[in-house]
Amino acid sequence: MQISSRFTIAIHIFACMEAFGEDYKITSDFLASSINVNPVIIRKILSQLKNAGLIEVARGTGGTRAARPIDQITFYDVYLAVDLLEEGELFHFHENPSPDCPVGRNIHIVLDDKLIRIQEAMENEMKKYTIARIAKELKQCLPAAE
Amino acid sequence: MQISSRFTIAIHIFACMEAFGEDYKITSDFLASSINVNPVIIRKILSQLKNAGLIEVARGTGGTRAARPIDQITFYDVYLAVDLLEEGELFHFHENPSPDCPVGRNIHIVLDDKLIRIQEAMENEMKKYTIARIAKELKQCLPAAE
DNA sequence: TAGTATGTAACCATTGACTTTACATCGAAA
DNA sequence: TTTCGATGTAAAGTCAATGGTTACATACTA
Repeated sequence: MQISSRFTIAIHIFACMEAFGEDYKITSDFLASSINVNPVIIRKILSQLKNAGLIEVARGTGGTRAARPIDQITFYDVYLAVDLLEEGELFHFHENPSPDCPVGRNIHIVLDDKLIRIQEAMENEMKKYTIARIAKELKQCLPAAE
Repeated sequence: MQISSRFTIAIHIFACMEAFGEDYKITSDFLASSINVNPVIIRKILSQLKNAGLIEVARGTGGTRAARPIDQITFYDVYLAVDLLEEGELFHFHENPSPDCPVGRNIHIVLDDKLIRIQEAMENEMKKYTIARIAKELKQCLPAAE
């Protein structure tokens, strides 16, 4: 199963905050038109990012900004915030292997550490990329695209 | 979103084939009672593994065996067979970033290579583990568990 | 040809993603 | 203090995927 588009939307949100935060007020409507989804979707994701302590959202007046330096916000932080897994496990293990079968009784012991390593390989790669890097690369992109 | 339990079920199937293949005929009913799911679920997964060229299934008489040496079947092969992703992409990118917004216009260029690297990190770790290794470790487990 | 097992169609329930409308609530500025 | 703009969230809907089950046609082989 694919990782929800909430993840790429969340990265897009940060990218907009960095690109336009000085010139515009970053509202859910503003973000919605760049990302091309309903503003309510944006607000839900903003809510998740806020609960994870990654951003601050101003009620009433509106506007959004990062809650800490963006070179200290990685893809992994964003992933955890918006795509929380059941028990934090990437793999859905079948629930009831038979305890009466030697294989069913031991399959967890043999498999679990490998599944964790695979999950960690993905998560460690996610930790390599920061919002700051995206903002920087995007800035290099923009003049060429104008 | 989690990776479907079809993956761990498929590994379980191979484990049973290796553990019991010499003493029993490996039918979908036999597997179903070790894995504790409906036999039809097993048959669907067997069908996917067969289509991927990983196993051979005998109609009529019943029985299943690996189609090639099990040290040449990795977790990645199994994953591809049973959990095929849309366009092979782990991340679901939001569909319509606005071409009228400088960020929306360039977000793909900046993000795509990183998403691919994350996916490859996971897949490369999957390629490290073979069915043969599982069979071997399970064999070491069994006497202690009896 | 009888018996066993696979292949699959046809359902169904549940869940999660994504969308949308509607409205309560908050905060600041007029 | 009222008004305005924006967030927070409930409610309902569509769609797709997972996981489950029954039923039956089909394929082998003894």
